[in-house]
Amino acid sequence: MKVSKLLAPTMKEDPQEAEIISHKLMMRTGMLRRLAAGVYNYLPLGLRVIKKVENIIREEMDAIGGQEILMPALTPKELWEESGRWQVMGDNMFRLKDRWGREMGLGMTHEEIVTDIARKEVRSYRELPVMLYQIQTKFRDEPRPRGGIMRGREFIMKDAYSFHHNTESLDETYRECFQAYWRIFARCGMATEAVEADPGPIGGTDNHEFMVIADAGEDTIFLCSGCGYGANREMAYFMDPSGELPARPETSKKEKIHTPNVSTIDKLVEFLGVEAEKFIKALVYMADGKPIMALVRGDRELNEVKLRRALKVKSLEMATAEQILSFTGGDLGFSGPIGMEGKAVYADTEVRYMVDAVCGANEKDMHFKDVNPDTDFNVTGYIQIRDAADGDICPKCGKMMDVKRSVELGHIFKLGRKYSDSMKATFDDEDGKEKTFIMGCYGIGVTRIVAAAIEARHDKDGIIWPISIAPFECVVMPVISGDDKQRETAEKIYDELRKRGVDVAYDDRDHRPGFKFKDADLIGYPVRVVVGKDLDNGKLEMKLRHEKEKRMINVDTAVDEIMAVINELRAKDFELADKFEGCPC
RNA sequence: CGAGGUGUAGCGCAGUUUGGCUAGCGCGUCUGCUUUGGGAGCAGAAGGUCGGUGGUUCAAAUCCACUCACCUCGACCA
Repeated sequence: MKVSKLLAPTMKEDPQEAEIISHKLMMRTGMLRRLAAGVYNYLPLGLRVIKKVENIIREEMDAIGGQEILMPALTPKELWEESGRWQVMGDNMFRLKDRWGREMGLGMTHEEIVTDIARKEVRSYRELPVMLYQIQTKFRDEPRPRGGIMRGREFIMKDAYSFHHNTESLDETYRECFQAYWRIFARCGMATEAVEADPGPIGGTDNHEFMVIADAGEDTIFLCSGCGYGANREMAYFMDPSGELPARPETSKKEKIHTPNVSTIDKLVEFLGVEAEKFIKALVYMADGKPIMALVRGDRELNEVKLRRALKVKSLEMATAEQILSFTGGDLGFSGPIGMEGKAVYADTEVRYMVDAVCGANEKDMHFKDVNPDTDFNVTGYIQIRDAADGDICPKCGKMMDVKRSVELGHIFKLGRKYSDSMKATFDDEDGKEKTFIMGCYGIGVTRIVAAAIEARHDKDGIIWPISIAPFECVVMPVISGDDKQRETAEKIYDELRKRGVDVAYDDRDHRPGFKFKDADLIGYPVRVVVGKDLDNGKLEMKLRHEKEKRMINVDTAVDEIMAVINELRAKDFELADKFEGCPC
């Protein structure tokens, strides 16, 4: 490709619309342009990278027996109604009507569609297991798109679905997929952490998120350096406090205090001049329609996933002011455990260790101080219902966990029969009985990989692509394009590299060398070959983007030497992929 | 949806507080000449319904009202 003909409008300055590094660099390199909020045009350089990522995914998915298909983005309402997700997806789904008024949705994920394929086309256990995948545009009407391509409303995703006749088969495919995922991300230049996560509206049991550590990430994960335990914030459990409970006063020394309009922890901290950790925060929820109170220390966050799991309920919603009034007898903002005997009150394990705490009095503008658990109140149960925080201890091995920001690149689930049951997707098993499929599903954010790779590999001058996904593997340029000898030599090398299967760009533009160097660094060609004045001594210059030093090579052997370096770089991408250490389940 | 912010040339910005005459600057673009190892110099040129609508005024980028788009933080998130 001649750079003079390439639509790659590079910019010297950061665009105002971009905040995170990958977004800025994609704009500056001319890979990406915004069309609407969370919706982007991919210009040639951007698409080249995407295609390379897609092909790596194809290779690894095919290697574990995946079969590529293509399902439509435009999907009929009826299928989503069978699983109940027409409702569950809510405002996140883009919806439209055709000219006859039939309702359709733009696909956010394709469990329903693929399950429909399976129930129509797969009849016997002899055809199982089968794994189908597609690389396709997904639509999600995000409340707040951000980070450029990092969280868009339209994005490319690889989604795979597997069908099995028993759980052993599902487990096996899950493990294979786990390894394939590690390899895919590694080949794109990123080492990932697999963490346990909440399955969310997709449903199912076991699931892992593949996270790459990055400051620009939106997720918080907890990792144990000791045993490898890792979990998303929603699912991060930790070691409960043990040891002796603090001594309790024989008789209550609690005292009611007047706190006019002081209804939040922040206001209480200011009003009473006491730290947030001295307060007992009481939250009232409707759990499957029944009111319950949950208590956590004032400086902690309640974890709704943990609470929902502990209570074994499906729905959990914050109670309204009226519901709080009828449950506690007091106003919103002044709830507490005292006087709640016989009602459902669950406290975080940490609350039991609190001494002389402050809590709401279930009465407008009133709190209690010097409150002590056991002496002043009892609860239905002490369970772990708060978010993990910095300094918490690994539940498996007792070492301190690290807190990291990260980007979710992939998520794999063991779905079980959730969709096959609701959609009556059956096959004939070996015992002659009709059974519903056991399913797994496996997603990768293709466009997000591109953003994450840039976040992981860049410097002040631009992107430092791994050769596997670079828009071009190599660029060749004459220093002075007006110099016939330089130009002819550069062209010859360009042609020869192309013949040998290198994805090479030829910067034939009539610009000053400094300009072309800056552009090359920005775009991040892994290998740069410069034909300049050393040509008179039979020498060229080769420089790798990730190295500081230039190498001088002989004109006569230049192509062989360049090929050797490129092949070395290509092989390197597999080194990390081959370091896979095994699936935890 | 809550809170804050931005919209002026392809990009980055000034001008808006305190209304005023032909709306500016840098980068980029086009022409010509000179240059050529880290985003060149000189000379010339093109490019704007100042996000939109309505209002106030002799006069609006500037003041008022409404509206749209986008960004950041939060809520949300296969």
